[in-house]
Amino acid sequence: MADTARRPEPRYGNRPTMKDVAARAGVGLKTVSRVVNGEPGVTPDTERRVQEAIEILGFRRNDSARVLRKGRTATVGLVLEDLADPFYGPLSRAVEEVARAHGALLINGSSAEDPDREQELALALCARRVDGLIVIPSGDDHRYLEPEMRAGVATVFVDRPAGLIDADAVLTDSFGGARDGVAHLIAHGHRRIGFIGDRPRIHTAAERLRGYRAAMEDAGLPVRDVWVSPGSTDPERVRTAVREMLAAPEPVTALFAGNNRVLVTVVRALAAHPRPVALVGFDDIELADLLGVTVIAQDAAALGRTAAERLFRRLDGADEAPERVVLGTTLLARGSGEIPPQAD
Amino acid sequence: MADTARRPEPRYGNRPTMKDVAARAGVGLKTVSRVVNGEPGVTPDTERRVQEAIEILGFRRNDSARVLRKGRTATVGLVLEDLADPFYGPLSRAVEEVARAHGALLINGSSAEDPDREQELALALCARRVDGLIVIPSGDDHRYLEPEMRAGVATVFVDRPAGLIDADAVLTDSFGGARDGVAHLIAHGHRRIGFIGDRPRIHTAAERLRGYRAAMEDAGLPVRDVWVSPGSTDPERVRTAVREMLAAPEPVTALFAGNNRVLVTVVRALAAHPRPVALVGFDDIELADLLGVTVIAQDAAALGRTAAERLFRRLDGADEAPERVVLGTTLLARGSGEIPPQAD
DNA sequence: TCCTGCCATGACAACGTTGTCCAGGTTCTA
DNA sequence: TAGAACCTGGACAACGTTGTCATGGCAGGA
Repeated sequence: MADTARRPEPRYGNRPTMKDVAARAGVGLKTVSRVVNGEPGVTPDTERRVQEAIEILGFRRNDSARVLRKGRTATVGLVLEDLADPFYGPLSRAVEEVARAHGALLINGSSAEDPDREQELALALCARRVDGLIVIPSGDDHRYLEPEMRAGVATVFVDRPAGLIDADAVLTDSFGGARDGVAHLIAHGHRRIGFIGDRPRIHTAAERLRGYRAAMEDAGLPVRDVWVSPGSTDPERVRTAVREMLAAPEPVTALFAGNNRVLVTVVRALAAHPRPVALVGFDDIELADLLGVTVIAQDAAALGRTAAERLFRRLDGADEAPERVVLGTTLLARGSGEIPPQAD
Repeated sequence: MADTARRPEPRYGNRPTMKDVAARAGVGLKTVSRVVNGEPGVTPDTERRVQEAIEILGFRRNDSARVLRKGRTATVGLVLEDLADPFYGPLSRAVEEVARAHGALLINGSSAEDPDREQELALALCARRVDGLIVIPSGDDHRYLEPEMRAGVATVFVDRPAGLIDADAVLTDSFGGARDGVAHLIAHGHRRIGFIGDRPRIHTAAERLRGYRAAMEDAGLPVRDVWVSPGSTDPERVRTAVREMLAAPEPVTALFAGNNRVLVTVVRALAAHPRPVALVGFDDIELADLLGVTVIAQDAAALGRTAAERLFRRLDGADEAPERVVLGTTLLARGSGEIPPQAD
């Protein structure tokens, strides 16, 4: 009894350490380390004794300490906007799967679209010494990451490019997607088309607006001010925009919704509207098929996967120049985008 | 020049350490620590010198080392099933917000409904020495967590209770919700009601099935075998179940869908069916309002928030007995649940 | 029998931080 | 002016692990 009682209490809550295991098994510290890590050079008999001690004490290696010693954390960080947004779930999940395949853990945090919070979060992750960082930017100045990147934190931006620094980015072709969607409406006879998007400060939102304008211009169509409404995704704001466009002197006969959140509100607003109005949205949403909503779909999982793969390629030593990868979109015609123009 | 060149290269990629900062500022190591942590006992002048050195070198405290020293990681882990499932996004986000309010980071991982992977993930998080763990169980035996919990890892289970161990759990009233939903259909005149749920191995799925049976029994209604179909959420499986129930000798006039994934498939299947069939689903889904789908809604965010708050209360030292918290559900009548029984 | 060489094992330092404690200097008081 | 009290700053150990290197034992060959 004295044998075990004499030993000082283990620390860290009350977890046993390798030292405790070593004492219990009557071997050296390093031997325990070897067993735990499956390194060669341990007799089967010794190994058994160590395993027994581990079992009895309920030892689990402290990866914090390991990380400190090894210099690599096998952890990557993902800074996104809002995990509750259905767009980011699959993206995050895809990143996680790639990380898992590389034996890494994923820490993700939401910036809530606040640039300050994005920075705070990204730097907190750097302080944890994540090996790499995937960022969906909220802000438009990422110079704060330069010291970190120089210090070796691999960084890939997703969905939107980095601001004021040169870095990898994996994007969806927002411009092309929006242009295709609007061209689709034009091909179905529409001449007066409204655009309701997110705040133009956001890169994707600006690109989609640009795509809308390009399609209209390509078709030689004018764009009235009242037809274009960038702004927040607040439902009230969006409903107002829809109402105004439909009540304008030259009312729109079709709408293009700039992202998933705008889209659901527009779908609801149009459902309450007496006259059929054509609609194409950017981003697919669940059950859109049943509602017959035509969309420009982007592949959130592919976005995440591509970014993560690029990140791990860098972590594995690839030393390529920063690159911008652009993924295409798919038009899913389901009815709402094929409604012909209807007079009042 | 010799002054700086003589010094050995910093480690960890090439990040400066407090030692480097101290040397540069011409102060002691501990003084840098004091400045970085805002501890008192440093002259404004010394502080300025240190700050400058930090700025110039681009120093950022290594939280890995800090954690090792302090014993607390200010990190909590969340093991869930699949982040791509729209149910878990808001839940995870809610946990994150609570963690943030307590100055902690969140690491979350998906078990993909695989009990082995759940265990692997949970233990990996423990090896990182998370302070606390929130688990949405996939498996039904959590004894593997006992050593960890004894060692001081606060643990709260969400959505489903822990198996074979006594632990905190925050649950939705699946039984009551399902019973209410089925009772709602009965109140609208239905006598032959089908139940399509997830695998009964899953606690919530079993509870909902039990709720269905209870409602039927309360109303003195028989339940035919063909009306009850627990199983995977695979769309093909669900479609088959719907088809069989509608084609049975005593065909159902109403359906109860056991969760969000089953529900979307049932909605699609019924949309293609000629005769109107009443439907109530467990879990709300986006745009269900427009489709007129009546549901028993649970509050995923509240689930996550409640669990996280409980976790942090434990981390702050609360030493209460493990408790089970059950959150209620809300019936949202939107039309599909109020369709009267229709003969063929 | 003795030497060579290999192999299992362990002692020790280091990773970057923080807590403890002590030293030296300044200021205030008697 | 001496002593006490206080305050700034630094030396040192410790957190739990892994990499390096030394040691001692044993088998095999001469």
